[in-house]
Amino acid sequence: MDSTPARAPAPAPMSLLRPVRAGNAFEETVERLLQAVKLGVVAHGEKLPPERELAARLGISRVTLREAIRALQEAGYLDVRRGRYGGAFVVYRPPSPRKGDLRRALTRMGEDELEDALTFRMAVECGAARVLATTELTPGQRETLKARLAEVNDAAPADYRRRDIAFHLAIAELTGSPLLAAACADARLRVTDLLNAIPVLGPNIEHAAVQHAAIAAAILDGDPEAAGRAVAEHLEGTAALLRGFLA
Amino acid sequence: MDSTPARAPAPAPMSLLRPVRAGNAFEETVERLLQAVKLGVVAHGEKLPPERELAARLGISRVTLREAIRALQEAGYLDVRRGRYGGAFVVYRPPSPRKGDLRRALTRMGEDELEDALTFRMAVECGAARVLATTELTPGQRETLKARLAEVNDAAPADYRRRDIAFHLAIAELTGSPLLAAACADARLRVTDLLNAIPVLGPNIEHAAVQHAAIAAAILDGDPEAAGRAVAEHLEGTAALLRGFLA
DNA sequence: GTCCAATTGTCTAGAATCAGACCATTGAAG
DNA sequence: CTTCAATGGTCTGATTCTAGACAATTGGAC
Repeated sequence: MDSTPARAPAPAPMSLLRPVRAGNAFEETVERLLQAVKLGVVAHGEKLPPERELAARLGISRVTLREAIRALQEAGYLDVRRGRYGGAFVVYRPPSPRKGDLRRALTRMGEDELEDALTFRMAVECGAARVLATTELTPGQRETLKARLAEVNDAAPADYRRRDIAFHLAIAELTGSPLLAAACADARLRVTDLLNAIPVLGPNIEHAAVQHAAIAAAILDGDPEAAGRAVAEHLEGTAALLRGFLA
Repeated sequence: MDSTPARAPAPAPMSLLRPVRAGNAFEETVERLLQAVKLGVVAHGEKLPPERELAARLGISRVTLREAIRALQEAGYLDVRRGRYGGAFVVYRPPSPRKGDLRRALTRMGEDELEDALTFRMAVECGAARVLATTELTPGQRETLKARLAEVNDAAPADYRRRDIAFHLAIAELTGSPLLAAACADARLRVTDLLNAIPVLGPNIEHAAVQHAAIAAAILDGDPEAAGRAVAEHLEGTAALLRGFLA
């Protein structure tokens, strides 16, 4: 071609040459469904979409999906019923955290991985809030955001985490960007197990409520900088809480 | 279980039940490698890592990787040589954009998809800059950032895009979060083809240089809000440019 | 010139995954 | 009480992907 027969052994390709696939389809599917359940995207008593539809949405074959569903059924997360009006029903309630849960969850994760997840979440959620605050919101969108905020505020303790998640995800989804919504969902689920291992305490909830209100206000005000700052403060609180349990 | 034999047909699972895999391993691998080449992560004349190592990094078998490499070789992107000091060498130079390239690239993408990509990029890059500005930077990190900035500024036109990419990605990678770096790389490659279809013009470069400097300054100053704002302005310019060609 | 190490090239057996057809069960509607 | 539509359950053959062993090529070191 030209005068470069064999240059240096390539400097540092890194981030682009990351894994194309995280694992096999079965494992990834189990993980996804499990997170959908734990995140409360499909609540207790509700059912997953029909197998054929779900398989199509997840981009996998029905056989693989069924294996995953079966695994979750055997693990006690789902109750599968056949016949019309049948389906895979969610049979799972987030257990109250017990002492030692957090440490156990952490050993499954590793410190670097935790930092990675927290940083990632900080970036994408701040970014999403910023984008949304820049957007011209329709009345409907404003209502949705307010509604989610109200729902967190009068949540029963058992339902708190679920509504908190719904609030955070709503911000991402309201931007209208599926990619961004997916990134935020992904970021959140990487810390779900850890957050679920922390008891939901009154003072924390009150603190969070103030911050949630500030986030919503900044977005509704159309103030990107304030929105980013508010999310950053909120997430920094959570991160500090987690790091605190580590030390 | 309890008194919920068949509740409503599930409200809106959405973003969590997105595809588990984008396509087959072969296609995804081709796409990845192609983007690594187009993004200049592996520059002209350099070679990809050895097959065994690359396969391991990408999490696929060597057979699948080889198929992908072969496809890129036949498409004229790579030159594969065997024996010691052999490898898959990049034989590709970004072609000067010709009229109609942009429109062609756009028809392959769709308007919604473009908006999605632009929004996603805006969020993750703003978030990354914000996070980095919050971080206590080591002298080495500060130097890296300054170096990337300087490299963009005295780039030859043919090398401009590549160094621009390196600057933007450096921000994400300096946060130390692989997830965030991957997200930014992903965001960028979703608009590469479009940007490559736009000629690199003097005035745009000068404008971008000022904005790049502002971004770096805000980060080095440790001012998250300013960093986020600077990135937002910069990307808004690019986005406007693209949208302009659409109308 | 011989040897050696790094690299791509080839083959095979087996597992995972897929697409699609067909069966079985259920509960509601008529 | 029969029918029917929606759903999970099962089977099969084709395709893709994997893991690993082994062969061939190349160019430098000695």
